[in-house]
Amino acid sequence: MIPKTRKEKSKESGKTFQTPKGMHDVLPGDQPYWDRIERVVRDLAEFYNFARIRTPILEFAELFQRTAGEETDIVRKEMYVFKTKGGDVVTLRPEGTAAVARAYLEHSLGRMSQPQRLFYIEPMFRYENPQAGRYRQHSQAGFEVLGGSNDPIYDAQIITMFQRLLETLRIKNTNLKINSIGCRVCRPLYRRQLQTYYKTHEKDLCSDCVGRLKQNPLRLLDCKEDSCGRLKERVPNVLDKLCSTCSEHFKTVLEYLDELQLPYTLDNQLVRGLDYYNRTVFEISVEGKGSEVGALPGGGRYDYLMELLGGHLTPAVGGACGVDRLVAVMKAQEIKIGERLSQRVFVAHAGELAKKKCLKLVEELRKANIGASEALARESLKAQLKAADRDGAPIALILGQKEIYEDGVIIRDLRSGLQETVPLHRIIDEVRKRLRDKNVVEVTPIHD
RNA sequence: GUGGGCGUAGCUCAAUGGUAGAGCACCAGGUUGUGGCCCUGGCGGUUGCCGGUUCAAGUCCGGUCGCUCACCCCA
Repeated sequence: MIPKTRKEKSKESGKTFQTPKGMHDVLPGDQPYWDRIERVVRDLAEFYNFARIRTPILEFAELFQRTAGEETDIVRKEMYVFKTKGGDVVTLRPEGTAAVARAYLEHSLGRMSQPQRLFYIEPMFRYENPQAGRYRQHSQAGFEVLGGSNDPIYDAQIITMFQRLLETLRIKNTNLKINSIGCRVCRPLYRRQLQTYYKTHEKDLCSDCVGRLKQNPLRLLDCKEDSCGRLKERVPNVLDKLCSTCSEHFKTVLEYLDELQLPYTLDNQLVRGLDYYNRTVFEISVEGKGSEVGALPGGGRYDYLMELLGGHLTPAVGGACGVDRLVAVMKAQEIKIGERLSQRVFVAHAGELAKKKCLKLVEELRKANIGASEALARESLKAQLKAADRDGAPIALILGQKEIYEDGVIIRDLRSGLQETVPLHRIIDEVRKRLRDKNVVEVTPIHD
């Protein structure tokens, strides 16, 4: 019988399977990037005293409708909303902050020590068309400071953490953009001024912006159409319109950043896509190589969020960073990951009887906490050693008829090619000793 | 949702309308029990799918699906 090709088989079953649109597999080759990023995020959290929180992937859709804002794209067209058998309207969570705030209220974390410093690194979902750095399922790492006071020190610290994250990952050419979008007192005033300004130029606006003029005037600043862009040159500056408290707050944030010697760019047209932000908003992007994936971290202050969820007014500030985008930028910038040297020993056999003995030897090594790999299913020693080479194992143990007869094992240094026979009962100790000598485990330190 | 580009081996890509190829990767050999380098061989495709034009289609035309980039917006 002729074996069937994959294509023939899939033709019979009528379908070839692949990931749904916008979903992607992270294959073993990319794992070092993910491991590294997760590690750095966890270490940063540890140093800055942030505790991890895990929230469900599924939340009530209303949570985001209330917090992100009915008119935002996330709510209007990007949520994976569906009805459960029980009739609940739920969604795959599109972002993390609202979920963390929900948990804070639900579990009365406001009654614990304040502020609560929390972090997460979890998958998020947006139903949109994929492109560079944009997936329907993607991971975000977020840091949030909830409760306590609205001291600008927290704004500065959150921003610092993301800057440190990028630095530690050795990402170059980052650009921190920062702005303040005011509060309940001053934002409505600014909004009205914007509307007045744009209304006089309504005929020059693109069709999208005509809609924005009514619904969400701040978004007018985001438009990339040429005609709207020209209008932006004369647009009123938010920073001039801030009330004294907001202005003072923003000034202090900038002073703190200066103190930390973090370079930033004031961008008075930076607005965020979610309605719950107030005062400080920021975003860090990459210039040049890797820039096509868009902003990496972004965030800001969201003092009104808890209130939107039915809680008390609770000061909070935070941000999130796209993990998939970090991976993409690291690849684009050709950032190498310091790999750990292999702690493994490779076991090879020569002959059927030896194969059986090797099976046992491998298990004994593993029981002694020594990583062992093998290709015992292969017949030739040549093929086995080739596999050892690919594995990057520093030493190999070889067992054949002769060694069994002598009650010994060949221990071969795969770097130098030198080998000797040692008695079987001493092999574990000998392997341990050699691995200790050989392997200086390289772990890139978090600060250096 | 809208627009552009692209679909040939696991990967990267060739093939004036005329027999589908290369490099890499993978597997096996290069004598008796030893990896990397080298040499030889092998596996692997109904050229995304459906239809049309033609003596003849990977190539031309139509449709369709998928991927990708961009817009909107965002991580």
